[in-house]
Amino acid sequence: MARPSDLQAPRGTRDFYPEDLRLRSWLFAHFREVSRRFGFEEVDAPVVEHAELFTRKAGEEIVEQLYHWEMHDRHLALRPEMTPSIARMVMARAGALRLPLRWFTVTQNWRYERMTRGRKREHFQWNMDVWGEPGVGAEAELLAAIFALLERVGLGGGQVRIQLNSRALLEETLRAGVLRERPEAFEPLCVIVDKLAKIGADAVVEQLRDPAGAVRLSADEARDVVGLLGVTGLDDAAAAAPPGSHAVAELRRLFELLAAYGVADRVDFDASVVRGLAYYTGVVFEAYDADRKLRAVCGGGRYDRLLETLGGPRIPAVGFGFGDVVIAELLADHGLLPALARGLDDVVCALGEAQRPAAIALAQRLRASGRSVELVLGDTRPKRVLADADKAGAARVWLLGPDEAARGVVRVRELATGAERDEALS
RNA sequence: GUGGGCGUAGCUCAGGUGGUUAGAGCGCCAGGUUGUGGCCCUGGAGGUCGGGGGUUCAAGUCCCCUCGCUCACCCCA
Repeated sequence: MARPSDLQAPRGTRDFYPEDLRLRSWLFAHFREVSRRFGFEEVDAPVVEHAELFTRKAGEEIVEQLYHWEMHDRHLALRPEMTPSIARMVMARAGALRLPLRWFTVTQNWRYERMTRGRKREHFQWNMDVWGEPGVGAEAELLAAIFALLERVGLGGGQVRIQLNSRALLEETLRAGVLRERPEAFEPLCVIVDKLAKIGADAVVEQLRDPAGAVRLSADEARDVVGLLGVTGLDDAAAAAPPGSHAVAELRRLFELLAAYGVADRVDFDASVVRGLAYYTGVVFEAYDADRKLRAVCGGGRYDRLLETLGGPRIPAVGFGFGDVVIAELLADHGLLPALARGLDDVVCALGEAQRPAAIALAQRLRASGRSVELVLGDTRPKRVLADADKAGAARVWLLGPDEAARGVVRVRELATGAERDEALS
Protein backbone atom coordinates (compact mmCIF):
# COMPACT_ATOMS: atom_id res chain seq x y z
CA MET A 1 0.00 0.00 0.00
CA ALA A 2 1.29 3.43 -0.82
CA ARG A 3 2.06 5.44 2.28
CA PRO A 4 2.77 9.12 2.70
CA SER A 5 6.32 9.70 1.56
CA ASP A 6 7.47 10.77 5.00
CA LEU A 7 6.58 7.33 6.28
CA GLN A 8 8.63 5.56 3.65
CA ALA A 9 12.34 4.94 3.62
CA PRO A 10 13.88 7.63 1.38
CA ARG A 11 14.34 6.67 -2.24
CA GLY A 12 17.35 4.49 -2.75
CA THR A 13 17.52 3.36 0.86
CA ARG A 14 16.27 0.15 2.39
CA ASP A 15 14.68 -1.15 5.55
CA PHE A 16 16.05 -4.49 6.63
CA TYR A 17 13.42 -6.68 8.25
CA PRO A 18 14.66 -9.79 10.08
CA GLU A 19 14.55 -11.95 6.97
CA ASP A 20 16.37 -9.24 4.97
CA LEU A 21 18.99 -8.75 7.61
CA ARG A 22 19.60 -12.47 7.86
CA LEU A 23 20.50 -12.44 4.19
CA ARG A 24 22.68 -9.37 4.55
CA SER A 25 24.47 -10.87 7.54
CA TRP A 26 24.99 -14.07 5.62
CA LEU A 27 26.73 -12.14 2.84
CA PHE A 28 28.74 -10.05 5.29
CA ALA A 29 29.82 -13.21 7.09
CA HIS A 30 31.28 -14.46 3.83
CA PHE A 31 33.02 -11.12 3.28
CA ARG A 32 34.55 -11.37 6.74
CA GLU A 33 35.46 -15.02 6.50
CA VAL A 34 37.25 -14.57 3.19
CA SER A 35 39.07 -11.54 4.59
CA ARG A 36 40.06 -13.51 7.67
CA ARG A 37 41.39 -16.38 5.61
CA PHE A 38 43.55 -13.95 3.67
CA GLY A 39 44.91 -12.51 6.90
CA PHE A 40 43.19 -9.11 6.69
CA GLU A 41 42.11 -7.11 9.73
CA GLU A 42 38.81 -5.28 9.92
CA VAL A 43 38.70 -1.54 10.54
CA ASP A 44 35.97 1.10 10.45
CA ALA A 45 35.65 4.88 10.30
CA PRO A 46 32.83 7.40 10.64
CA VAL A 47 30.07 7.50 8.04
CA VAL A 48 30.33 11.28 8.25
CA GLU A 49 33.60 12.81 7.15
CA HIS A 50 34.83 16.28 6.23
CA ALA A 51 33.62 16.82 2.69
CA GLU A 52 37.09 17.95 1.66
CA LEU A 53 38.32 14.39 2.13
CA PHE A 54 36.29 13.40 -0.89
CA THR A 55 36.30 16.46 -3.13
CA ARG A 56 38.79 16.19 -5.90
CA LYS A 57 39.35 18.14 -9.08
CA ALA A 58 39.15 15.49 -11.76
CA GLY A 59 35.42 15.74 -12.39
CA GLU A 60 34.51 12.32 -11.09
CA GLU A 61 30.84 11.55 -10.71
CA ILE A 62 31.43 10.19 -7.27
CA VAL A 63 32.32 13.68 -6.10
CA GLU A 64 29.33 15.27 -7.80
CA GLN A 65 27.03 12.76 -6.13
CA LEU A 66 28.20 13.50 -2.62
CA TYR A 67 25.62 13.80 0.15
CA HIS A 68 27.00 16.90 1.90
CA TRP A 69 25.93 19.84 4.04
CA GLU A 70 27.21 22.77 6.03
CA MET A 71 26.78 22.69 9.77
CA HIS A 72 28.36 24.96 12.38
CA ASP A 73 30.89 26.20 9.82
CA ARG A 74 31.90 22.70 8.91
CA HIS A 75 31.40 21.14 5.51
CA LEU A 76 30.48 17.52 6.15
CA ALA A 77 29.61 14.60 3.90
CA LEU A 78 28.43 11.01 4.04
CA ARG A 79 31.18 8.79 2.71
CA PRO A 80 30.60 7.70 -0.89
CA GLU A 81 33.44 5.20 -0.71
CA MET A 82 35.81 3.89 1.91
CA THR A 83 39.24 4.47 0.44
CA PRO A 84 39.74 8.11 1.53
CA SER A 85 38.80 7.30 5.13
CA ILE A 86 41.19 4.40 5.21
CA ALA A 87 43.89 6.56 3.67
CA ARG A 88 43.27 9.06 6.46
CA MET A 89 43.65 6.34 9.07
CA VAL A 90 46.82 5.00 7.47
CA MET A 91 48.29 8.47 7.24
CA ALA A 92 47.62 9.20 10.92
CA ARG A 93 49.71 6.24 11.98
CA ALA A 94 52.01 5.96 9.01
CA GLY A 95 55.11 6.00 11.16
CA ALA A 96 53.96 3.19 13.42
CA LEU A 97 52.44 0.77 10.97
CA ARG A 98 54.23 -2.37 9.91
CA LEU A 99 53.88 -2.60 6.16
CA PRO A 100 52.49 -4.16 4.17
CA LEU A 101 49.20 -3.59 5.86
CA ARG A 102 46.13 -5.69 5.09
CA TRP A 103 42.86 -4.06 6.11
CA PHE A 104 39.27 -4.70 5.16
CA THR A 105 35.95 -2.98 5.86
CA VAL A 106 32.26 -3.77 5.47
CA THR A 107 30.53 -0.41 5.47
CA GLN A 108 27.50 1.60 4.49
CA ASN A 109 28.22 4.14 1.76
CA TRP A 110 26.13 6.92 0.25
CA ARG A 111 25.88 8.34 -3.20
CA TYR A 112 23.17 10.67 -4.43
CA GLU A 113 22.29 9.37 -7.86
CA ARG A 114 19.44 8.15 -9.96
CA MET A 115 18.32 4.65 -9.25
CA THR A 116 18.37 1.77 -11.66
CA ARG A 117 18.74 -1.93 -11.18
CA GLY A 118 21.73 -2.71 -9.00
CA ARG A 119 22.23 0.90 -8.01
CA LYS A 120 20.97 2.53 -4.85
CA ARG A 121 21.78 5.65 -2.94
CA GLU A 122 22.66 3.75 0.17
CA HIS A 123 24.55 0.53 -0.16
CA PHE A 124 26.99 -1.63 1.70
CA GLN A 125 30.42 -2.38 0.43
CA TRP A 126 33.16 -4.81 1.25
CA ASN A 127 36.60 -3.27 0.84
CA MET A 128 39.98 -4.97 0.96
CA ASP A 129 43.15 -2.92 0.74
CA VAL A 130 46.85 -3.67 0.87
CA TRP A 131 49.07 -0.76 1.86
CA GLY A 132 52.84 -0.67 1.40
CA GLU A 133 53.30 -3.35 -1.21
CA PRO A 134 54.40 -2.01 -4.60
CA GLY A 135 54.44 -5.37 -6.36
CA VAL A 136 51.55 -7.02 -8.19
CA GLY A 137 51.58 -9.79 -5.61
CA ALA A 138 49.15 -7.58 -3.73
CA GLU A 139 46.81 -7.38 -6.72
CA ALA A 140 46.96 -11.14 -7.08
CA GLU A 141 45.94 -11.67 -3.45
CA LEU A 142 43.00 -9.30 -3.81
CA LEU A 143 41.78 -10.89 -7.04
CA ALA A 144 42.10 -14.31 -5.46
CA ALA A 145 40.04 -13.10 -2.50
CA ILE A 146 37.29 -11.90 -4.83
CA PHE A 147 37.14 -15.30 -6.48
CA ALA A 148 37.17 -16.97 -3.07
CA LEU A 149 34.11 -14.95 -2.11
CA LEU A 150 32.35 -15.78 -5.37
CA GLU A 151 33.03 -19.46 -4.84
CA ARG A 152 31.63 -19.35 -1.31
CA VAL A 153 28.34 -17.90 -2.49
CA GLY A 154 27.99 -20.37 -5.33
CA LEU A 155 29.38 -18.33 -8.22
CA GLY A 156 32.64 -20.18 -8.64
CA GLY A 157 31.87 -21.62 -12.04
CA GLY A 158 32.80 -18.75 -14.29
CA GLN A 159 29.51 -16.88 -13.84
CA VAL A 160 31.68 -13.88 -13.00
CA ARG A 161 34.79 -12.75 -14.85
CA ILE A 162 37.26 -9.99 -14.12
CA GLN A 163 38.38 -7.50 -16.78
CA LEU A 164 41.75 -6.02 -16.00
CA ASN A 165 43.99 -3.29 -17.34
CA SER A 166 46.85 -1.11 -16.19
CA ARG A 167 46.64 2.63 -16.05
CA ALA A 168 50.41 2.64 -15.80
CA LEU A 169 50.52 1.04 -19.21
CA LEU A 170 48.22 3.67 -20.66
CA GLU A 171 50.17 6.40 -18.92
CA GLU A 172 53.52 5.15 -20.26
CA THR A 173 52.15 5.10 -23.75
CA LEU A 174 50.56 8.53 -23.55
CA ARG A 175 53.54 10.17 -21.89
CA ALA A 176 55.68 8.93 -24.73
CA GLY A 177 53.07 10.40 -27.05
CA VAL A 178 50.21 12.84 -26.87
CA LEU A 179 50.66 13.81 -23.22
CA ARG A 180 54.43 14.30 -23.42
CA GLU A 181 54.10 17.98 -22.52
CA ARG A 182 51.07 17.73 -20.23
CA PRO A 183 51.27 14.75 -17.86
CA GLU A 184 48.76 16.39 -15.51
CA ALA A 185 46.01 15.73 -18.05
CA PHE A 186 46.26 11.99 -17.44
CA GLU A 187 43.80 11.77 -14.54
CA PRO A 188 40.99 13.70 -16.19
CA LEU A 189 41.69 11.73 -19.35
CA CYS A 190 41.06 8.51 -17.45
CA VAL A 191 37.78 9.80 -16.08
CA ILE A 192 36.62 10.53 -19.63
CA VAL A 193 37.97 7.36 -21.16
CA ASP A 194 36.18 5.30 -18.51
CA LYS A 195 32.93 6.20 -20.26
CA LEU A 196 33.86 4.54 -23.55
CA ALA A 197 31.57 1.53 -23.22
CA LYS A 198 28.73 3.74 -22.01
CA ILE A 199 28.74 6.75 -24.32
CA GLY A 200 30.66 5.44 -27.31
CA ALA A 201 33.89 6.33 -29.06
CA ASP A 202 32.61 9.49 -30.74
CA ALA A 203 31.43 11.03 -27.52
CA VAL A 204 34.70 10.19 -25.80
CA VAL A 205 36.69 11.76 -28.64
CA GLU A 206 34.49 14.81 -28.35
CA GLN A 207 35.12 15.14 -24.62
CA LEU A 208 38.86 14.59 -25.02
CA ARG A 209 38.93 17.44 -27.54
CA ASP A 210 36.77 19.81 -25.51
CA PRO A 211 38.69 23.13 -25.51
CA ALA A 212 37.07 23.95 -22.16
CA GLY A 213 38.05 20.60 -20.66
CA ALA A 214 41.20 19.51 -18.87
CA VAL A 215 42.55 17.27 -21.62
CA ARG A 216 42.27 19.27 -24.86
CA LEU A 217 43.65 16.83 -27.39
CA SER A 218 43.48 17.28 -31.14
CA ALA A 219 41.00 15.15 -33.04
CA ASP A 220 43.74 12.82 -34.28
CA GLU A 221 45.24 12.48 -30.83
CA ALA A 222 41.87 11.72 -29.29
CA ARG A 223 41.20 9.04 -31.88
CA ASP A 224 44.64 7.52 -31.20
CA VAL A 225 43.81 7.32 -27.50
CA VAL A 226 40.49 5.63 -28.19
CA GLY A 227 42.32 3.25 -30.51
CA LEU A 228 44.61 2.20 -27.67
CA LEU A 229 41.57 1.21 -25.62
CA GLY A 230 40.41 -1.32 -28.17
CA VAL A 231 43.30 -3.63 -27.41
CA THR A 232 42.18 -6.83 -25.76
CA GLY A 233 45.24 -9.04 -25.75
CA LEU A 234 48.28 -8.55 -23.58
CA ASP A 235 50.59 -9.20 -26.54
CA ASP A 236 48.88 -6.53 -28.60
CA ALA A 237 49.12 -4.16 -25.67
CA ALA A 238 52.82 -4.90 -25.38
CA ALA A 239 53.30 -4.16 -29.02
CA ALA A 240 51.67 -0.75 -28.60
CA ALA A 241 53.62 0.07 -25.44
CA PRO A 242 57.04 1.72 -25.34
CA PRO A 243 59.96 -0.72 -25.58
CA GLY A 244 60.90 -2.28 -22.27
CA SER A 245 57.61 -1.27 -20.71
CA HIS A 246 57.58 -1.75 -16.96
CA ALA A 247 53.78 -1.89 -16.94
CA VAL A 248 53.69 -4.71 -19.47
CA ALA A 249 56.22 -6.68 -17.43
CA GLU A 250 54.06 -6.23 -14.34
CA LEU A 251 50.93 -7.37 -16.13
CA ARG A 252 52.71 -10.47 -17.34
CA ARG A 253 53.93 -11.14 -13.83
CA LEU A 254 50.43 -10.66 -12.45
CA PHE A 255 48.96 -13.23 -14.81
CA GLU A 256 51.70 -15.67 -13.78
CA LEU A 257 50.73 -15.20 -10.15
CA LEU A 258 47.02 -15.53 -10.95
CA ALA A 259 47.82 -18.84 -12.59
CA ALA A 260 49.39 -19.98 -9.33
CA TYR A 261 46.12 -19.15 -7.59
CA GLY A 262 44.26 -21.06 -10.27
CA VAL A 263 42.16 -18.10 -11.37
CA ALA A 264 44.02 -16.76 -14.40
CA ASP A 265 41.44 -18.28 -16.74
CA ARG A 266 38.75 -16.06 -15.25
CA VAL A 267 40.67 -12.82 -15.76
CA ASP A 268 40.85 -11.00 -19.10
CA PHE A 269 43.11 -8.18 -20.16
CA ASP A 270 40.95 -5.35 -21.47
CA ALA A 271 42.51 -2.00 -22.29
CA SER A 272 39.17 -0.21 -22.10
CA VAL A 273 38.89 -0.72 -18.35
CA VAL A 274 40.27 2.40 -16.68
CA ARG A 275 37.76 3.04 -13.84
CA GLY A 276 36.06 6.33 -13.11
CA LEU A 277 38.07 7.36 -10.08
CA ALA A 278 40.98 9.73 -10.62
CA TYR A 279 43.35 8.31 -8.03
CA TYR A 280 44.12 4.99 -9.67
CA THR A 281 47.66 4.72 -10.95
CA GLY A 282 48.34 1.11 -11.92
CA VAL A 283 46.37 -2.08 -12.33
CA VAL A 284 42.62 -1.49 -12.48
CA PHE A 285 39.92 -4.13 -12.70
CA GLU A 286 36.19 -4.75 -12.69
CA ALA A 287 34.19 -7.94 -12.22
CA TYR A 288 31.10 -8.62 -14.32
CA ASP A 289 28.56 -11.39 -14.57
CA ALA A 290 29.31 -13.50 -17.63
CA ASP A 291 26.07 -12.44 -19.34
CA ARG A 292 26.82 -8.77 -18.74
CA LYS A 293 23.22 -8.23 -17.69
CA LEU A 294 24.18 -6.31 -14.58
CA ARG A 295 26.48 -3.54 -13.56
CA ALA A 296 29.93 -4.36 -12.23
CA VAL A 297 29.91 -6.68 -9.24
CA CYS A 298 33.06 -5.08 -7.89
CA GLY A 299 35.96 -2.95 -8.97
CA GLY A 300 39.27 -1.69 -7.78
CA GLY A 301 42.85 -0.97 -8.55
CA ARG A 302 46.16 0.43 -7.47
CA TYR A 303 46.45 3.95 -6.11
CA ASP A 304 50.09 4.51 -5.27
CA ARG A 305 49.92 8.30 -4.95
CA LEU A 306 46.71 8.85 -2.98
CA LEU A 307 48.36 9.23 0.41
CA GLU A 308 50.81 11.74 -1.02
CA THR A 309 47.92 13.69 -2.49
CA LEU A 310 46.39 13.93 0.97
CA GLY A 311 49.66 15.26 2.37
CA GLY A 312 51.07 12.04 3.74
CA PRO A 313 54.08 9.91 2.89
CA ARG A 314 54.16 7.95 -0.32
CA ILE A 315 52.80 4.52 0.48
CA PRO A 316 51.72 2.42 -2.47
CA ALA A 317 48.31 0.80 -2.13
CA VAL A 318 45.80 -1.34 -3.96
CA GLY A 319 42.24 -2.26 -3.10
CA PHE A 320 38.76 -3.02 -4.27
CA GLY A 321 35.16 -2.28 -3.39
CA PHE A 322 32.49 -4.97 -3.62
CA GLY A 323 28.89 -3.82 -3.21
CA ASP A 324 26.01 -5.75 -1.69
CA VAL A 325 23.40 -4.79 -4.30
CA VAL A 326 24.63 -6.22 -7.59
CA ILE A 327 25.82 -9.47 -6.02
CA ALA A 328 22.39 -9.90 -4.44
CA GLU A 329 20.72 -9.38 -7.83
CA LEU A 330 23.07 -11.87 -9.41
CA LEU A 331 22.52 -14.46 -6.69
CA ALA A 332 18.76 -14.02 -7.00
CA ASP A 333 18.97 -14.47 -10.78
CA HIS A 334 20.84 -17.72 -10.27
CA GLY A 335 18.54 -18.92 -7.50
CA LEU A 336 21.44 -18.86 -5.08
CA LEU A 337 19.94 -16.83 -2.26
CA PRO A 338 19.86 -19.15 0.75
CA ALA A 339 16.78 -19.77 2.87
CA LEU A 340 18.01 -18.83 6.31
CA ALA A 341 16.36 -19.89 9.54
CA ARG A 342 16.12 -17.79 12.66
CA GLY A 343 18.60 -19.86 14.57
CA LEU A 344 16.49 -20.20 17.70
CA ASP A 345 17.41 -23.22 19.83
CA ASP A 346 14.90 -23.42 22.65
CA VAL A 347 11.57 -22.06 23.79
CA VAL A 348 10.85 -22.06 27.51
CA CYS A 349 7.28 -21.70 28.73
CA ALA A 350 5.82 -21.50 32.21
CA LEU A 351 2.28 -22.84 32.45
CA GLY A 352 0.94 -20.73 35.24
CA GLU A 353 2.51 -17.76 37.00
CA ALA A 354 3.66 -19.90 39.93
CA GLN A 355 6.07 -21.69 37.59
CA ARG A 356 7.55 -18.50 36.09
CA PRO A 357 10.55 -18.17 38.44
CA ALA A 358 11.56 -21.73 37.67
CA ALA A 359 11.11 -21.12 33.94
CA ILE A 360 13.27 -18.01 34.16
CA ALA A 361 15.98 -19.93 35.98
CA LEU A 362 15.86 -22.63 33.33
CA ALA A 363 16.02 -20.13 30.46
CA GLN A 364 18.97 -18.40 32.07
CA ARG A 365 20.76 -21.70 32.53
CA LEU A 366 20.29 -22.61 28.88
CA ARG A 367 21.39 -19.13 27.79
CA ALA A 368 24.51 -19.40 29.91
CA SER A 369 25.39 -22.52 27.96
CA GLY A 370 25.25 -20.50 24.74
CA ARG A 371 21.86 -21.50 23.43
CA SER A 372 19.42 -19.09 21.80
CA VAL A 373 16.41 -19.20 24.10
CA GLU A 374 13.04 -17.53 23.77
CA LEU A 375 11.17 -17.22 27.04
CA VAL A 376 7.41 -17.09 26.54
CA LEU A 377 6.36 -13.88 28.23
CA GLY A 378 2.59 -13.97 28.42
CA ASP A 379 0.07 -16.57 29.44
CA THR A 380 0.16 -18.51 26.21
CA ARG A 381 -1.46 -21.87 25.67
CA PRO A 382 0.84 -24.79 24.89
CA LYS A 383 -0.76 -25.20 21.47
CA ARG A 384 0.31 -21.70 20.52
CA VAL A 385 3.74 -22.08 22.08
CA LEU A 386 4.41 -25.23 20.09
CA ALA A 387 3.19 -23.73 16.86
CA ASP A 388 5.28 -20.59 17.30
CA ALA A 389 8.37 -22.59 18.26
CA ASP A 390 7.91 -24.75 15.18
CA LYS A 391 7.61 -21.75 12.90
CA ALA A 392 10.69 -20.19 14.47
CA GLY A 393 12.65 -23.34 13.73
CA ALA A 394 13.44 -24.08 17.39
CA ALA A 395 14.83 -27.51 18.25
CA ARG A 396 12.91 -28.02 21.49
CA VAL A 397 10.31 -26.63 23.81
CA TRP A 398 10.54 -26.72 27.59
CA LEU A 399 7.16 -26.76 29.33
CA LEU A 400 6.93 -26.12 33.02
CA GLY A 401 3.49 -26.67 34.49
CA PRO A 402 2.21 -27.28 38.02
CA ASP A 403 2.53 -31.00 37.50
CA GLU A 404 6.19 -30.83 36.52
CA ALA A 405 6.95 -28.27 39.21
CA ALA A 406 5.55 -30.57 41.85
CA ARG A 407 7.93 -33.28 40.72
CA GLY A 408 10.90 -30.95 40.26
CA VAL A 409 11.16 -31.63 36.53
CA VAL A 410 10.50 -29.91 33.22
CA ARG A 411 8.83 -31.46 30.16
CA VAL A 412 11.13 -31.32 27.12
CA ARG A 413 9.70 -31.83 23.66
CA GLU A 414 11.90 -32.37 20.64
CA LEU A 415 10.08 -30.63 17.83
CA ALA A 416 11.60 -32.63 15.02
CA THR A 417 10.50 -36.00 16.39
CA GLY A 418 7.77 -35.10 18.85
CA ALA A 419 9.59 -37.14 21.49
CA GLU A 420 9.09 -35.95 25.06
CA ARG A 421 10.87 -36.61 28.29
CA ASP A 422 11.07 -35.17 31.78
CA GLU A 423 14.33 -33.61 32.87
CA ALA A 424 15.36 -32.72 36.40
CA LEU A 425 15.14 -29.00 37.05
CA SER A 426 18.34 -28.46 38.97
C1' G B 1 16.30 15.23 -17.32
C1' U B 2 13.44 11.80 -21.17
C1' G B 3 10.28 7.62 -21.93
C1' G B 4 7.61 3.09 -20.34
C1' G B 5 5.21 -0.02 -16.48
C1' C B 6 2.80 0.01 -11.92
C1' G B 7 0.15 1.80 -7.24
C1' U B 8 -6.68 -2.64 -4.86
C1' A B 9 -6.15 -6.54 2.50
C1' G B 10 0.22 -7.35 6.17
C1' C B 11 2.37 -9.92 1.29
C1' U B 12 1.59 -11.59 -4.03
C1' C B 13 -2.14 -10.33 -7.12
C1' A B 14 -7.67 -10.91 -9.72
C1' G B 15 -11.14 -7.34 -10.60
C1' G B 16 -13.94 -7.53 -20.19
C1' U B 17 -16.84 -2.51 -22.90
C1' G B 18 -18.25 2.19 -15.47
C1' G B 19 -23.77 -0.82 -12.39
C1' U B 20 -26.10 -4.18 -5.90
C1' U B 21 -22.59 -4.97 0.83
C1' A B 22 -14.63 -4.95 -3.68
C1' G B 23 -12.36 -10.78 -4.31
C1' A B 24 -8.49 -15.00 -4.13
C1' G B 25 -4.06 -17.32 -2.28
C1' C B 26 -0.62 -16.82 1.51
C1' G B 27 -0.14 -14.62 6.30
C1' C B 28 -2.72 -13.19 10.88
C1' C B 29 -6.64 -14.31 14.77
C1' A B 30 -10.21 -17.87 16.83
C1' G B 31 -12.32 -22.77 17.04
C1' G B 32 -12.15 -28.28 15.86
C1' U B 33 -9.23 -31.45 23.75
C1' U B 34 -9.17 -30.40 29.09
C1' G B 35 -1.51 -28.79 28.97
C1' U B 36 0.94 -30.22 22.87
C1' G B 37 3.26 -27.90 16.68
C1' G B 38 3.50 -29.39 11.40
C1' C B 39 -1.33 -31.65 7.63
C1' C B 40 -6.54 -30.90 7.32
C1' C B 41 -11.46 -28.54 8.27
C1' U B 42 -14.55 -24.31 9.93
C1' G B 43 -15.13 -19.34 11.08
C1' G B 44 -13.19 -14.28 11.69
C1' A B 45 -10.62 -9.68 11.60
C1' G B 46 -8.40 -6.65 8.04
C1' G B 47 -9.25 -2.29 2.35
C1' U B 48 -9.68 6.28 2.74
C1' C B 49 -9.22 0.74 -4.22
C1' G B 50 -1.93 6.13 -3.37
C1' G B 51 -4.06 11.41 -2.96
C1' G B 52 -7.06 15.51 -5.10
C1' G B 53 -10.40 17.22 -8.70
C1' G B 54 -13.71 16.24 -12.84
C1' U B 55 -17.43 13.53 -16.15
C1' U B 56 -21.83 10.50 -14.81
C1' C B 57 -28.01 8.65 -12.04
C1' A B 58 -23.62 5.57 -10.86
C1' A B 59 -16.12 5.51 -10.94
C1' G B 60 -11.45 0.47 -8.45
C1' U B 61 -12.99 0.98 -13.73
C1' C B 62 -13.21 7.06 -17.93
C1' C B 63 -10.56 12.25 -17.99
C1' C B 64 -7.10 15.87 -15.67
C1' C B 65 -3.62 16.98 -11.88
C1' U B 66 -0.49 15.19 -8.13
C1' C B 67 2.52 11.92 -5.01
C1' G B 68 5.07 7.39 -4.77
C1' C B 69 7.38 2.79 -6.58
C1' U B 70 9.93 0.56 -10.59
C1' C B 71 12.57 -0.28 -15.31
C1' A B 72 15.16 1.64 -19.49
C1' C B 73 17.73 5.77 -21.47
C1' C B 74 20.81 9.92 -20.18
C1' C B 75 24.91 9.61 -16.76
C1' C B 76 27.92 6.89 -13.70
C1' A B 77 29.99 3.15 -9.54
